[in-house]
Amino acid sequence: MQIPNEATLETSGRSLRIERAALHDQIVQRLHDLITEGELKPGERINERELAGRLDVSRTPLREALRVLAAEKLVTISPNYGAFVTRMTRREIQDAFELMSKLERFSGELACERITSEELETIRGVHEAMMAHWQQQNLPGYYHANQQIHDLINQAARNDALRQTYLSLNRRLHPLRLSSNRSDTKWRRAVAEHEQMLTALESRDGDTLGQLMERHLLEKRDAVLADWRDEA
Amino acid sequence: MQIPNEATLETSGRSLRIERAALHDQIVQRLHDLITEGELKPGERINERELAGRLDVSRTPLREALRVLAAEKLVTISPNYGAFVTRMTRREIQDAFELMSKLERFSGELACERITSEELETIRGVHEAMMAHWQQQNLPGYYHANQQIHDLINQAARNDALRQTYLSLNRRLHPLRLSSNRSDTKWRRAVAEHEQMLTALESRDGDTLGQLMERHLLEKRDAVLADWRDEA
DNA sequence: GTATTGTTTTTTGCATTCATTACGCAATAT
DNA sequence: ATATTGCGTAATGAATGCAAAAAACAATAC
Repeated sequence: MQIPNEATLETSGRSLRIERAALHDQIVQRLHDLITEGELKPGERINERELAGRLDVSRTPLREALRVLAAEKLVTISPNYGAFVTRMTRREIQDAFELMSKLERFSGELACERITSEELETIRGVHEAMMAHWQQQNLPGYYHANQQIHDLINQAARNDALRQTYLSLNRRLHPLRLSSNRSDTKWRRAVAEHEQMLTALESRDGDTLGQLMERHLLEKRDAVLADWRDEA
Repeated sequence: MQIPNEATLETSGRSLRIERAALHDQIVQRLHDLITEGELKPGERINERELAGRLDVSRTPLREALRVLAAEKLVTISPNYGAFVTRMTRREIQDAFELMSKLERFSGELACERITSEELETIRGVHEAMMAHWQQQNLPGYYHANQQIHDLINQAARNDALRQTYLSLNRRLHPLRLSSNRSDTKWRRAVAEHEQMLTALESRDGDTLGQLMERHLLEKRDAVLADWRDEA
């Protein structure tokens, strides 16, 4: 039994291997979409055989995908019992947003230290597009631009562990964020805060930006929790 | 520090289901141990068939376990190529410690708000045990107590999302932390910092404790990075 | 009518089998 | 000697089959 060459993968020079997505990875992606789009609802039981049929794959890669999603807490698996779309409790939502607010703050602080002027320009562009969406009362467009800005700031922070953690938390919270229908006054306020954030970022004022972003997300938390019913 | 098994089913009333650990969850646990103990070394290839034989299970649950560990970034999977124990780059280590330092800070801040006097007493007990280990130059005992303290503070913060993220990062960094052989002066310094931390915690001074814990971990980062060679 | 027990049916968990892909080595050409 | 091509082997990926566990249902006792 011979051990194959490991050099091809991870030598200092990055490998050129093209990695066709494996089926189970595609399934992870697909299930993630189904969950965030609400096609699979929180608390809903996932029948392996039925879902495998629906996705036209066998149970094996589906099960692998479910385990991955369980590790990300998007689904909850109870041994010998079944898999469910995770339903977060009020407390879990609160905790997650609290943590998220700190991650946002950290992102902002680091981004002010590390952002390039090109990145800054990009963000300004998206920011202006977001403003346009706001004036047209285009909520989906606004949300998209909004997410994009936070993501760009996160990227500018240049800390991959932070980014991964942020994205993972975001995946879990994303469905909730959409459902929080904000009043016009709250929307106006959020927009104003984003203006401040951009100003702070452009002057590389990490403390201010960090505080703004943290507070911004805590307000988001309050908005989501206010809307949230404890379906027992 | 346990990985798997959402204990209860998610109805409001907690379920009484007993959940015998599924095989693949046991494997996750076992592999995690093998990795942190250095039995499986970073960069090492994982041959599914061989490892399955070694653990006396079939490839199916082993593969499920590998996917879970990949989601936690403890192993790296390259499609159609194989699984490897993740080898972190210097930059990834740096990023992870930086994030960890912020999580520690947040833990400290929250713990000061939420800790009970019982918990405080427990921590003081472990702290004194740690001091005893120090005076006896018992490094393993010291490390264990040290980890325990950080974990207890984390628990006292009462934010599960924070706790999960902290534990996940800790799993990835744990092997590294051991390998950083500290000088006696550094050890003495760390001990002194822990004294300060306990004082801050007992007086519920969140700002001070947060700063101490953040700095404490950044020093750890420097110690680890100083020892770390970029094996190409 | 309710509760309990026994039976059937469904579903999950794991092992095995088959297919596909990539590696390693030898043969060949340059 | 080096590079390239082709083939055999060994790895991973996915599907199927089978056993175990749980849920649903029916029958019985009270």
